[in-house]
Amino acid sequence: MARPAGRPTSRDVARLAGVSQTTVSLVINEVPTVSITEETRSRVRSAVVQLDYHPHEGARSLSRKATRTIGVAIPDAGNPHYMEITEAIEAYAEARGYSIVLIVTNYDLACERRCLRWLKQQRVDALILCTSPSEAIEQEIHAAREQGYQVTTFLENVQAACGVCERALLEHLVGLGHRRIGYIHGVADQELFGARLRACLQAQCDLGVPIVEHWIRRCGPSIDHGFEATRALLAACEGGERPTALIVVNDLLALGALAALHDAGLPVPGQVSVAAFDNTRLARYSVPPLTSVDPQARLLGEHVARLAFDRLLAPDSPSIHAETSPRLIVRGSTGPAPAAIRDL
Amino acid sequence: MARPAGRPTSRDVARLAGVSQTTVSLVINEVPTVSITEETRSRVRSAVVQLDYHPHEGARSLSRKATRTIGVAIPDAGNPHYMEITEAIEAYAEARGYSIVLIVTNYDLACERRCLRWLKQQRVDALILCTSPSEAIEQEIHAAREQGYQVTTFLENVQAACGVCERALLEHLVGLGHRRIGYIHGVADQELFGARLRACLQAQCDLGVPIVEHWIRRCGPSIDHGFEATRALLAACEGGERPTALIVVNDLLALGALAALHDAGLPVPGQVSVAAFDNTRLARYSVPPLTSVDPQARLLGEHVARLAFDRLLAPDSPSIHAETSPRLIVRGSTGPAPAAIRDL
DNA sequence: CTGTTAGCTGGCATCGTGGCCACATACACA
DNA sequence: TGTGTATGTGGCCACGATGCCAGCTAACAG
Repeated sequence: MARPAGRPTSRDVARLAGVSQTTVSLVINEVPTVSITEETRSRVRSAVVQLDYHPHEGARSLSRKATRTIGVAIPDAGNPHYMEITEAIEAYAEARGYSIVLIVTNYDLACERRCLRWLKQQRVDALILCTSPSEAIEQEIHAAREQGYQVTTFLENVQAACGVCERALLEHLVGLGHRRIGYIHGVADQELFGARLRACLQAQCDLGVPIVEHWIRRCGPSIDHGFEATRALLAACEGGERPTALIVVNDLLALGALAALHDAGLPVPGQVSVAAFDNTRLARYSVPPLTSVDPQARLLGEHVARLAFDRLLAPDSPSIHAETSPRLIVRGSTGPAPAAIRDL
Repeated sequence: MARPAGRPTSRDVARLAGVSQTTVSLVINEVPTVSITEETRSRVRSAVVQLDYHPHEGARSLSRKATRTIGVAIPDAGNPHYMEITEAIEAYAEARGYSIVLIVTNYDLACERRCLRWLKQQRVDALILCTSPSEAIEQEIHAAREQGYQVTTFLENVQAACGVCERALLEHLVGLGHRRIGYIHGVADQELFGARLRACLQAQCDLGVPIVEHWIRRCGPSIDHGFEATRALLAACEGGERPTALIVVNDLLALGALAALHDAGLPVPGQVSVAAFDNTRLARYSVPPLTSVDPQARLLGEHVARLAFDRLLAPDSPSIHAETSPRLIVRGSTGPAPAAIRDL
């Protein structure tokens, strides 16, 4: 109104309040070591309100050499699992006066590079990668770390817990009499997903259940891929033996699998059981509801946030691996194997 | 390595390349009016690579008075609909050299305020609100606009198209013989959702179908809410008449509704038909697949992005209302009303 | 050989804040 | 009254990049 384009600056505030810029800065940042009269404080504050002043973050980050912002990269915003993690991280960050910036990578190398660029451009002070980086970029991440940039990957936090839940899931299925187990697993170069598959196969081996190569399908990250992969798997079994249970690497893909089974006229769990990972909110509401391994997304998010902040605030902190204890949530999508199979 | 904590600056690049800072800046920004020897250019570029130099964005935005970044606020990242819109906006922005920052508001007033703060702190040049702002904040948005801040709301783009698709949906249901229609609609102070409901009721009125108050349930944004609201609606009908069709304000809530109907032992669409809005990818894969109005999310996203950029680049541009033409996608969740009802 | 112009490059001020240092004021005490 | 201490406050420069303006070099024509 008074100044059409010009935003108010701290100088304007100082002028209006009748104090110096420095004082304005001290009041705004609530610097604890300096004492300012309550009267002055309130004069400054009312000037701030009156002008609707907000400090220019660019200038701020220039001068204090930190943005108080951290970047969170997730691979797929359509997958609620990552959003739950993100929410946990955001809560943690906000409690410490930090903002977060969400970056969606879509499992795309260019996007992952973009994240690193944000870090190097100092738009964010640290980066949390809620995905296991593709092999192609791992080296760049390593190099960035060498240069003193703060990168925390999710994998370091998750991998420790891997193996436990896969085993529980397999025991559950085998306990129900299943001997023919198929897999739908997501984007192949994602280390995390690969780890899940390997852990499952290991457990299957340990339990003495044979592994059948052509019951293992790899697919993309979206629900469409889950649907197509399942349909392809079923088609490939035409005339031969069909798995009686399907382990799907995440809930979203599992929804696609359920739809494909429904289309094929195969009742779940009557003919085929389906089990998944992530236990997102969607799992509870599918038809039938999904049996899913709950990795405790919120807890994981909190842990990785803690890890990142510890490093940020105390560069050489010991990097604690707080363990989460994933649980298997059994719902309606898994049931006894068909009688003919059970008696094998 | 050479300097543990200090990031390279344009000065370092200049020194290494044997040119001045100015030259470095000119090369990096590819200023068209000035001509620089190709030889110098490549010297600078190789110095950039060698030092892994990235301009400090804070400093940049300070001096050029713009961040080349726009904020995109969505209410709910768990809802794929908004992610589709976001992707479209991002694509549009990226093509113009802009980055986007995603902010998730969760329908929360504090978060919406936070978005405005990002704008005023000049962390973003413009804001696109992919949600109709709650009434409480509308005034603040208006004030911000007066002060010259760039805020584009989604609503301005959507509302024009409202009414058409609701009518088509109702005609579809009425054509199938439905006379008892219930509603599950989302967060109440969201203007968009209210508009959808009103448009539906208007159409219902026009078609001479009676409106029954207690078949209209309001609920929160998540799938849990959709489930609970549906269950509550069914419970309230115990002993009396039950709607034969349910119109749900978005796909996510509709999934919850399907689950509730399944739990209650009511076949869809045998006893109750379900129709929704948004036509996200999830709609195709529910059991049964959802009939849903396709608002053409990607197109909408592109339009709203265009609108925002036009304003940003040419402040007083005419603000074109490009119309989208939503279509009704009929799938398995809607079918003929039960015979007893049809003959009413 | 000299004048002129076009093509490149360097110096310097600037953007808005933060933080160091010095200074002003007030009050207590000898 | 002079000195010391506690407590607020202001001046000034740096942070890293941009962009204006002046100046320098080379090339070319007369």
